[in-house]
Amino acid sequence: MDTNEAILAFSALSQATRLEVFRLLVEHEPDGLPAGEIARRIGVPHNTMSTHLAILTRAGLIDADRRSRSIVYRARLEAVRGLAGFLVKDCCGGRSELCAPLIAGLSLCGAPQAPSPREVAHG
Amino acid sequence: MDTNEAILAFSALSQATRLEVFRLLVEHEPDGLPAGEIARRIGVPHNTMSTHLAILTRAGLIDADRRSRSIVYRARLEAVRGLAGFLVKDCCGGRSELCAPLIAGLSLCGAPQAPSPREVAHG
DNA sequence: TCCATACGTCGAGAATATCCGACATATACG
DNA sequence: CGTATATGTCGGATATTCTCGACGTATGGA
Repeated sequence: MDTNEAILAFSALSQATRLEVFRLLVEHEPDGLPAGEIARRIGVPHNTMSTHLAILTRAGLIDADRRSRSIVYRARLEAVRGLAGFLVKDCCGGRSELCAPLIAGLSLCGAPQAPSPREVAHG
Repeated sequence: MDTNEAILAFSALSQATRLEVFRLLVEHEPDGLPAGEIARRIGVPHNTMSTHLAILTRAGLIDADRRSRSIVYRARLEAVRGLAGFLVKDCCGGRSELCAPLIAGLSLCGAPQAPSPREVAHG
């Protein structure tokens, strides 16, 4: 989690529609939702939603997967963990040894397995 | 941590200067830094910095305290914990009972004492 | 009171974000 | 191929944010 990546993620989540979309996708883990149904549920035109989905994707917060004619989006929980870890690292003010076990513990939240323990404990 | 509060915080942190200011203040916990020195260190005119500090304050991420002619700013680590908790709650997709102990554990990061355990475990 | 220091507020120009109609692309079916 | 469905992209009109010069406010000392 770089500073630029964090700014991208914060910027993506600082918009009401996008935050709602993200939480909607988190609720629908691990199945995800197609773009059209997301737009319908939130009540936003499909092209506007497409832009928001692109921003969330570029921020690494969600993931696109083509399924026949639909494109199913899923929340990337690793990004959530990474962002929480970025905040926690800030919270520790460089004393990351205090927070590393807590960050590692965040992988329990819905993620099937932690992909790289070094990443979160690197500080 | 309300949705609107989260959007305010995300919006405040989605700007390079403000994120830098926030991290600088976290590094200087618990003493804080006066507004002028923050502006000098980041290399931004004092009035521009004043606007950024006001936005961070309005988002609940930092705190102002008058000391003679200077106004000393400090990072509000409780807000960091609240924001991390908001993300973690999302991460759990409503199954907050899984994450409540983790959120409670975040209070270990620099915060002297947890002000209200109900707040973080309420879900 | 007068001055100096430290910080905040106002205003406007520039940059950026948001939104949606119109059009383009991709897949499935016949 | 043509048609229908599902989604992405382009364009510009509107709204918001960012920045900084100029001025206002608060504190301390003579």
